[in-house]
Amino acid sequence: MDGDQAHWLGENDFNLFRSSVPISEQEIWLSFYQLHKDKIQVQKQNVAIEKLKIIIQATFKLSNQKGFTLMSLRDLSRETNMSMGSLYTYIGSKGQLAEMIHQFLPHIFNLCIPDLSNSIKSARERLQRFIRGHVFITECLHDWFFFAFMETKHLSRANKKLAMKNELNSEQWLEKIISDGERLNEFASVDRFLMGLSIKSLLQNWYVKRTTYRQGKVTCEQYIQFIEQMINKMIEKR
Amino acid sequence: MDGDQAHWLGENDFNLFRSSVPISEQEIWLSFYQLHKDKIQVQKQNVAIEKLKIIIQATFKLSNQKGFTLMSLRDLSRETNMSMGSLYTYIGSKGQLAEMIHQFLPHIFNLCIPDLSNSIKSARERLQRFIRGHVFITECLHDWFFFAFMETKHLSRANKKLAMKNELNSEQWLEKIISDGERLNEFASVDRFLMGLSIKSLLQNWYVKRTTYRQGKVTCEQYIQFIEQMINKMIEKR
DNA sequence: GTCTATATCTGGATAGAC
DNA sequence: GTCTATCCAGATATAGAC
Repeated sequence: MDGDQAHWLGENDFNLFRSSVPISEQEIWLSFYQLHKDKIQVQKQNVAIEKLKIIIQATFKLSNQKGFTLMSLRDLSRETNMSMGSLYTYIGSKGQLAEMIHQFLPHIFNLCIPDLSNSIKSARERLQRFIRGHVFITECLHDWFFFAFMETKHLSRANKKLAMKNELNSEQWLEKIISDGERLNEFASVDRFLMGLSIKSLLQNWYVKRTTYRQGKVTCEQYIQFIEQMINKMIEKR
Repeated sequence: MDGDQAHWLGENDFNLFRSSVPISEQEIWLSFYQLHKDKIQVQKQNVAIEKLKIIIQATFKLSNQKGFTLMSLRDLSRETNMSMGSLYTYIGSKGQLAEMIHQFLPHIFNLCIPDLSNSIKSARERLQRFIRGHVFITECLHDWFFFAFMETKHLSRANKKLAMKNELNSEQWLEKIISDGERLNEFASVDRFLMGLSIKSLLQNWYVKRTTYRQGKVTCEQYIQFIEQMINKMIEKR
C-alpha cells in the first residue's frame, strides 16, 4: 500500500510530512476507535479496531459506488461479511455511522496541522504551509475527505453546523493570511473573499477529482507547485 | 449569428447574453416539454408544461433540502399538491425524473453556447467567451446545474457515461484552446492539463457555492473578472 | 386527467438463541 | 461477540373509480 504510493509521490516533502504526523494506518484506526469508544458495545479493543476498520472501509467503497443513502445496511453486511446484528454492536445506527466518520475529520486535521495563527513566520510562509499541509493531508486521508465532501446530507443539524463552522474557518483563515500579507506589505492587493474561496476550491479539487489527476499522472508535489504558482501570480507585488 | 454573439462580451453583458439566448422562463419549459414529450402520458400541451414546471421546481427545492434519494414521492406529491397517481402520468418513475433533468442540460447548453471550435477568433477571445458563457449560463440555469452536480449518482449507466463524456468534453475543449493559444504564440507556456482542470473547477464553483457568493454580494460580472484575471496572469506572456 | 386505495417490496432496527 | 429471525415503517408503483 505504502510502496504503491511512493512512485507518484515524486519529491521527498510528502514523505517527510507523513513521518512527522500521526497518520500511519495503525494510528488512524486507533484514534478513530478512541474518539468513539463510548458508543461501541464491543469491549475488546483489538477486535473493535479491526472490525471498525473493515466497516468504515466497506462504507467508503459502497458509498463511492452508489452513495451513502443508497447503500443499505444489508449491502454493508454483505461487504463486511458481518451480520446485521453484529454491525449494530459497532455503529448504533446508520446515521451515526455517517456522523462518526464526519466527526473524525476535524479531530485528525487538528492533530496534523498545528495552529499556525500564532506563528511568527511571514504571511507568505504561513500560506505556503497551509496549502502544502492541506494537499498532503487530503492525500493521506483521501477516502475520508471524499466521503465527507460527498455526503454532507446525512448529518444531524448539530453536526451540520459544526461542518459549516469548519468550512468557514478555513475560508476565514485564508482570508486572514491574505489580509495580513497585504498589511505587512508582502502581497499585492487582491479581493480577499474571492481569493480565499478560489484557493479553497483548488484545494478541494485535489481530492474531489482525484481519479482524474491520477489518470493524468499528476503527483501531489506537481499539483502544489501549480496552484502555488497561480496564487503567487495573483498576490505577488510587481 | 457570429456578430450576434459578440454583444454579450462588452458592457452590460449579462443582460445582453440573456436576451440573445433562448432561455426565458417560457422557452425553458417548452424546450423541456418537447425533449420529453414522448414519455409523458398527459396529452394537452398547456397542462403538461404547467405541471412539469411545478414538478421540477418542487424536485429542486426538496432535493436541495434533503437530497434526491431522501426525497420521497409522497414529499413531492405534497409539495406539488398533486396525487401520486397524477405524478406518475408525468414522470414514469422516480429514476426517470432524475434522468429527464440530467438529459436537459447538454440539450440547453448546446442551444446557448454554439460551437466555438470553428471560430476564427483568437484563442484568447475564444477562452474569454467560453468563460463568460459558462458563468452566464450557469447563472441563468442555476438550479439545473446544481441538481446535476449534486445528484450524479442516480443516473443509469448509459446516462452516466453521457455525463462523463460532457465533463470530459469541456475539459478537453479548454485544453485545446490553451494549446492553440500557445501554438499561435498568444499565451505563455503552461501545463494544459492542470490549467484546464483548474479553470473548470473555478467555473463550477460559481454555481456549487452560489449561496456563499451571494452572501459576499459578488456579482457574476465581478466573479468573471476575478477568474479571468487569475487565468490571464498564468497565460500572459511577459 | 386526477384522485383514492392498495399491492408489494425494501430497508432500518431489535430480540433472543448460541 | 455474533448470528438468525422477525418486526414495522415507509417507499415505489399501479389499479380502478370518478
